[in-house]
Amino acid sequence: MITIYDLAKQTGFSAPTISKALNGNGKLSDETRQTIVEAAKKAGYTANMAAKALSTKHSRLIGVILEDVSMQRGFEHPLFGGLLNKFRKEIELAGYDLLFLSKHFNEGMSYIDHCRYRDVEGILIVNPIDDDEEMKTLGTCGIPCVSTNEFIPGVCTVVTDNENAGQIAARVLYEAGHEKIGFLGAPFRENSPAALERYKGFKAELESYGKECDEKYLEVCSAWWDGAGYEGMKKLYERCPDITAVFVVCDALAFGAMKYLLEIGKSIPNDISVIGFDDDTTVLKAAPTLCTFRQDRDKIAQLASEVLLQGIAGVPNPEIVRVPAEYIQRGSVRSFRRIHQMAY
Amino acid sequence: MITIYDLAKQTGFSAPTISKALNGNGKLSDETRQTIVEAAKKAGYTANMAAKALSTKHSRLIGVILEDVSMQRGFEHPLFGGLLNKFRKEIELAGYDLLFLSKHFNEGMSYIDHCRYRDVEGILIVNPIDDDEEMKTLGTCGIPCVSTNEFIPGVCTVVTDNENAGQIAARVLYEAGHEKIGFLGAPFRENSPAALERYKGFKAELESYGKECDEKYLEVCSAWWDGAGYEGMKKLYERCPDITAVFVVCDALAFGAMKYLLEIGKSIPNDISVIGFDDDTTVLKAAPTLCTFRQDRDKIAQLASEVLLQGIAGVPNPEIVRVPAEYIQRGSVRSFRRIHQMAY
DNA sequence: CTGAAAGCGCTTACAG
DNA sequence: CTGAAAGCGCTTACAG
Repeated sequence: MITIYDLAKQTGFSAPTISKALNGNGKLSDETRQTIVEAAKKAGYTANMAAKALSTKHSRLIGVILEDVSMQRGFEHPLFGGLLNKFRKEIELAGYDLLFLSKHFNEGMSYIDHCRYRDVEGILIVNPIDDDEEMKTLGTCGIPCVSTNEFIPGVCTVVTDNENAGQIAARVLYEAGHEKIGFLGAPFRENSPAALERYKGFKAELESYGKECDEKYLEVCSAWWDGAGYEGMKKLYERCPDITAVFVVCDALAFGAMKYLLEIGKSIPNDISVIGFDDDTTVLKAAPTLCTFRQDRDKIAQLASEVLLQGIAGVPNPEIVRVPAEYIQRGSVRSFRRIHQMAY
Repeated sequence: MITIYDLAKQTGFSAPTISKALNGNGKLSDETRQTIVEAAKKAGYTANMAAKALSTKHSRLIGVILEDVSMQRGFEHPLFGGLLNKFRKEIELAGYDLLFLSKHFNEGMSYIDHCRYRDVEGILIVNPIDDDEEMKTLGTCGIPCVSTNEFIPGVCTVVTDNENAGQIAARVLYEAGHEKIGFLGAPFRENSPAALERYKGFKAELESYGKECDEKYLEVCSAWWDGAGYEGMKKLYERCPDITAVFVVCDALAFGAMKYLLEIGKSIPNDISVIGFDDDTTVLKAAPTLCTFRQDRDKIAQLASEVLLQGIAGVPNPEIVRVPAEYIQRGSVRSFRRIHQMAY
């Protein structure tokens, strides 16, 4: 391993001068800077991050909290996997590396201890465990944070505009002529409100058309996977056999719901129209006609990285950043009107 | 931040003694060790990894190379995502963190420079870019490596026993009474031989039954995704309409292949039997009856972490470790015999 | 514009 | 069994 002192000997300058030249700070003549930079290149010099981190207190490490209890898919989660791919690219450009925070590290540290241990400079909270007490402390732990799903006090959240998506779903179905529309949700939570927000927007939109939104058309499934969608749809349909459409908060649930509907002999969309959410590749091949919403994972990742980098630089963060979801029109919605092709 | 010196003052011992007590090395009386450990706990002390790394030359960081050009799914790759979930858990227990190696880091470092920069202690090569020249140098770069797919000179590979899986596929189809069996492959490569090895085993097994394995029943698709499977199946079937079964090297390809077969009016398995590979969740919902092979991602990850940790500890690694794949019997294979339920 | 000194927080021989 | 000294590779004031 070649160090700054080797370079000092070779060039005749002192170690601090080498440091300044290589980091581009301090005042140096262009000439000495050049000679030093060239010498470093020729010698194949690579700085030692541990030494850098120790003296500057900057590790250039971003901690990531990714637990995914709700879907149990880890890196393979339909939203989070892709989000992480992009986020990683963004921060690497800025010279940061990702570091997964874990509660199981070294036989059980807290996330924050893990951060201190590694001098983590910022935290990306992709998806924490439900009701994790430690989350509440993150906003005041002194390390800049950004969240891409959960609401955490004092932490900026970059997240899909779920209410707007809910509105669009309601509008699509309403304008297609549906009168009785079901809503298949997932557990409503205050901090992780994707399902709740989608319902709020959906309900508000229907009400804006002067329709009362009867609670009996709402069924909250017990989880986010397809088995729960099957059960939820069964309950909803047995209670409200008059529905002609249903908006489901995620594609995995929608897949289960469709499975039930198909099993009882219903045709989609002729008997019942379905709109899902996520544009989940796991479901797409099986249900290629399912209308859905695509969350803009690249955009969320990019904005999250910007917010976090700003936070590290000391710039105050906004409280929340919303990213629109895109409605993907395919074939699972029947229109009772034949007026025109709608564009959303 | 509280340091070892704070602890020294509080307890009356010297810094080196604190260090020994906390790390459990050196000789110390149980009494002083206890007082120190308790004081550390009470003070909420967390060691500083940068300082540790600088003085010990051990960063406790494992570099990961994950590019996934072939499937373009990044973290969402059917094999690699799950493998990484498990690998991460294993090495965290040993006090290591994952660090993704990148060629785009800091405006373009090599993997090895990235490693030196972070003092990475070991490298997990999950899936590199095809024909990456740097791969050839990894085996002799001085950093212990383990690969979970690609063959790299001087590096231990922990990988599915593809030949054996190919044999099983051939046996299943042969014993079911199939005579003309197609093989749908993906690009055959020397270093990343999953497709090639599956073919070798498949061919050897058929030959062991005294059947000649005509090359015309082999079709190599252009890539690993479903569009390529569609095209490949089309070519294969138009050339060999006499086949009654086909073994496909991955589920995504199998999905494309089945799409073609269905389109031309064939029934699966009545007209043509299909076996895939990967037990890919992305395909499973769409093709729930597809017989396939499940690679043991947890086992591969666990063995890879063991090999790597051993390598870091200076224990020489084996050249290759094979992990059996499990044949998943479902409904896409027709049997012309009605003898008995086979168990594999 | 350049360098000598001190420090970041920890560990490793080496004395005692 | 415990501690004084030196060092890991880098950077930050501070002189000159």
